[in-house]
Amino acid sequence: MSAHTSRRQRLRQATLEEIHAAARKLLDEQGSAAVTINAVARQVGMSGPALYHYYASHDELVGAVTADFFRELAAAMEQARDAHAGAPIGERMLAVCRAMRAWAIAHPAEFGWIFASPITPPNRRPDSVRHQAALRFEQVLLDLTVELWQTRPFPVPDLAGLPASLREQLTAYSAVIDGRLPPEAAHVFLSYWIRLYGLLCMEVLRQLDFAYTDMEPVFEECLRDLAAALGLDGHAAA
Amino acid sequence: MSAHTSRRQRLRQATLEEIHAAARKLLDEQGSAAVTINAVARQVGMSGPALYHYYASHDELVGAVTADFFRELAAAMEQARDAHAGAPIGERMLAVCRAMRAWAIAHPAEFGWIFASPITPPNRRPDSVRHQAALRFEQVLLDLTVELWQTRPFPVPDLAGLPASLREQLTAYSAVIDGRLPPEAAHVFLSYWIRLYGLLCMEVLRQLDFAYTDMEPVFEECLRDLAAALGLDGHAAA
DNA sequence: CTAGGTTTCTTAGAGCCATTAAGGAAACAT
DNA sequence: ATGTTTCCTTAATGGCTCTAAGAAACCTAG
Repeated sequence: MSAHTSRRQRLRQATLEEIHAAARKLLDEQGSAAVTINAVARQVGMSGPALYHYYASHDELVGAVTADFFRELAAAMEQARDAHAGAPIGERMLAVCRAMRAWAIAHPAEFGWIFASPITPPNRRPDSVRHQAALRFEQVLLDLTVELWQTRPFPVPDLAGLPASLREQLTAYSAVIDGRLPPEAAHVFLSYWIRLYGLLCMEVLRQLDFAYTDMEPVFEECLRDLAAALGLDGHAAA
Repeated sequence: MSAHTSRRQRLRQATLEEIHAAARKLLDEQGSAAVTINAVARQVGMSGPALYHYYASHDELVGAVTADFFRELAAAMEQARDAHAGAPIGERMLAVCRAMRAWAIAHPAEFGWIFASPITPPNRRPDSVRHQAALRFEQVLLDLTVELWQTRPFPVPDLAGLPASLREQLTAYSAVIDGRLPPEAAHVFLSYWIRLYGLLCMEVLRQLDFAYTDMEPVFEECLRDLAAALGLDGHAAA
């Protein structure tokens, strides 16, 4: 009944980490389909069904490992942010965006699980580990945008000029983020988020191979648009 | 050795269609994982291995069905284009974009196979059925953009202002499309293609559920941006 | 220290799956 | 009528997820 980490719990934790590492190794080296309960168990040296003492199903294992990936991606972004702690906010935002892409292209299989894994119902529940980790990931750029909004508000469209349906959704989202951005600022945030994240998805899914061999300049151009939209003209800020 | 369709060939064709229909039914009703060789065979009333007389592997079956989806999507877009045959080109382009989204959200599972199926090496070969169908799909908007470019050129960036790497890639792509668009016009085309297609991918992959419940106004706003970038100001054209 | 319960693992097995192999029956060509 | 091709069958291999039943190790309480 002790809340501290008993020997058993430490062992269990170590095994969990070994399982995650094995799953990831299989994903990296042999692709998504190779990450089976049996293969993972074999890798960590136990036999198949033993793994069910750690995860109730294949889906749950995948969800847990995907949550790891979300956390790792978020950590990479946070690290980029903190590495430029003193810099103007514009620089920090660009650094975070570049860190996001750098992680994604360095870990395409992992990023694939992040956005293209068929999100099975249990993993869609808002309290799932996967979902929590996803929130933290989205949070990083949102936090920076909030900071920017508070210190040097960027231009926003007139809320009255937007379709009613969109206005309602933006108002709802603004409430979800505790009003840290008003609806019209949330709209700007979501718009550039969609462009950035969408571009990254297409790059990693190799949907643009028919035209590009190297997406780096395309991404940089997207960042320039972003900087222009947010009034990050490079020269001086916070 | 006759080139005309023999009785055998007609029967085979009918069976192929039945197979595709069964696969699609399974995809729609039970999701991607339910489309197995065995399940499809069961559905059409033959037993497992018989299906190997029609497709050499599960991958090949999936590739063929995905090609169907590409064709159907392209057909929907072409139909929207032809339905507005007399209209100014701006209207035709918007109609085609809306038709693309309409098909995608009406057939999310199918669209998922189009862009998020792990494209296995055999299906990446440029002569695969899947790849051919993908080209036709991409062609629709490209053709319209070419027509627009020829009749009422849209504003383009200065090629000299773009990074060298991007310039080279655009030049190469311009050549691939037989120079129908010069590199700087190709850049504009690809930019809006990325935005449109990327937005659709994120919608269908449900990556934006955290903020939106109805993406229609978001898509429409994207179309307004597109129209502005291409100088489709609604009033009069070809 | 020992007895009971818990945790962790094992093997066995059911029921899927993809794929190959071997063969039969019907359709077709000559 | 005969031989070939095509289409289908069953049998079988080896993988998968997941359940069931039980052995061993370990913790804890008396």
